[in-house]
Amino acid sequence: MADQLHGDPDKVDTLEKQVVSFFVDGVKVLGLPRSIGEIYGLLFISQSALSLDDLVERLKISKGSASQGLKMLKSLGAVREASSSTDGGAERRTYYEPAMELKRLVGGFIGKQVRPHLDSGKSKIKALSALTLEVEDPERKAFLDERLARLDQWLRSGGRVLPVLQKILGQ
Amino acid sequence: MADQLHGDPDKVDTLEKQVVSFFVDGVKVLGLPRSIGEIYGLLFISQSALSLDDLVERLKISKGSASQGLKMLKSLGAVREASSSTDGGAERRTYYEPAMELKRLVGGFIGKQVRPHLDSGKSKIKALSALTLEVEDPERKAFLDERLARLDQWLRSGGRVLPVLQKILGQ
DNA sequence: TGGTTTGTTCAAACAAAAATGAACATTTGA
DNA sequence: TCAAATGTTCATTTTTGTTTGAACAAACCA
Repeated sequence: MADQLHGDPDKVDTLEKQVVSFFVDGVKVLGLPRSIGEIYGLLFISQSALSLDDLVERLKISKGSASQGLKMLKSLGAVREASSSTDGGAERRTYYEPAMELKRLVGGFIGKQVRPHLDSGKSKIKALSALTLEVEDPERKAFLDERLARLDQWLRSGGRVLPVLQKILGQ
Repeated sequence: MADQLHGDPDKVDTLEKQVVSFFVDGVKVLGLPRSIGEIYGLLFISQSALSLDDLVERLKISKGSASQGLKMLKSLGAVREASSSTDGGAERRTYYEPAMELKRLVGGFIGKQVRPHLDSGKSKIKALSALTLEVEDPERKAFLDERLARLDQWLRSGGRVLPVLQKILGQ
């Protein structure tokens, strides 16, 4: 299943390397580790699904990295197991292919990486608001309450923006 | 100018600490260094503008960190110099206060941290598209062109989403 | 001038995050 | 049952990114 048709499988050619590095930069912007970009990038320009060992060989990363990277990509919904319509053989290796619907990618990222932070932020602000009750100076208290209200506002705006994002990016 | 009215200026009290840590987490999500969050956070809950030395004292960070952090925050438009309406004295220290219009903050972040990456991404894709001209196997070439077209699509979507973001977050 | 205050720069030290790889499951089939 | 193949986990190492602090500039003024 692994790309025997297209030249030396150990060689990641120039174009492939550049695509991989494109994705490495891309995921870095999103705060994800380089290996995530490498794996997704290689899957993205591969015509056939790849196994964990393929990734290890062609990207020259460790099995551990590949395994963890795939785990995260799966949890983000960015990678799926290929429906192994293999020849008759007893194939127990699993092969992976990239999810490519932008909507899905964005949805996964928002759901796993963004929303949790927004939510924990909201509860932190709630906790902080409780603390201002003990502030003696009334002027200081008013100031703090005003600022915390603003923070709350910001998080609300953030919450409102996510669905719009998903909508627009779903084409 | 620095907060003499509100208790021991060296002591960052519990509430202040929590707000600072709130912002530290916040900027980490955006991929910015902790000191940025500390500085902005302290300015955010301070009733009066603060000088570089105030930040050094109260956050217990180095002068270098404070200077670099302020530099970045200024470049993002997240911090501005306070209009020093000081008493008569010869005051040559500059004081800083946080910019708090969400629109401005988001605009700065997008302009300095997001847009440049989108733009460099676009030119990288253009470069890659040139490379596929040399791919011999026509099936492979078609495949690559299709994928690159999709990447281009993604970046376009990204570009389209930014103005909408700014609009929504501008209240 | 030369001393003082304020702020910046950047090599080196340090800390945080990611990658490695060896040990450990788990499944299969001989 | 054992050996082989596949994949995961996690303590250690490596890499990357951030902070420090001392040296340097610039502005002010005595």
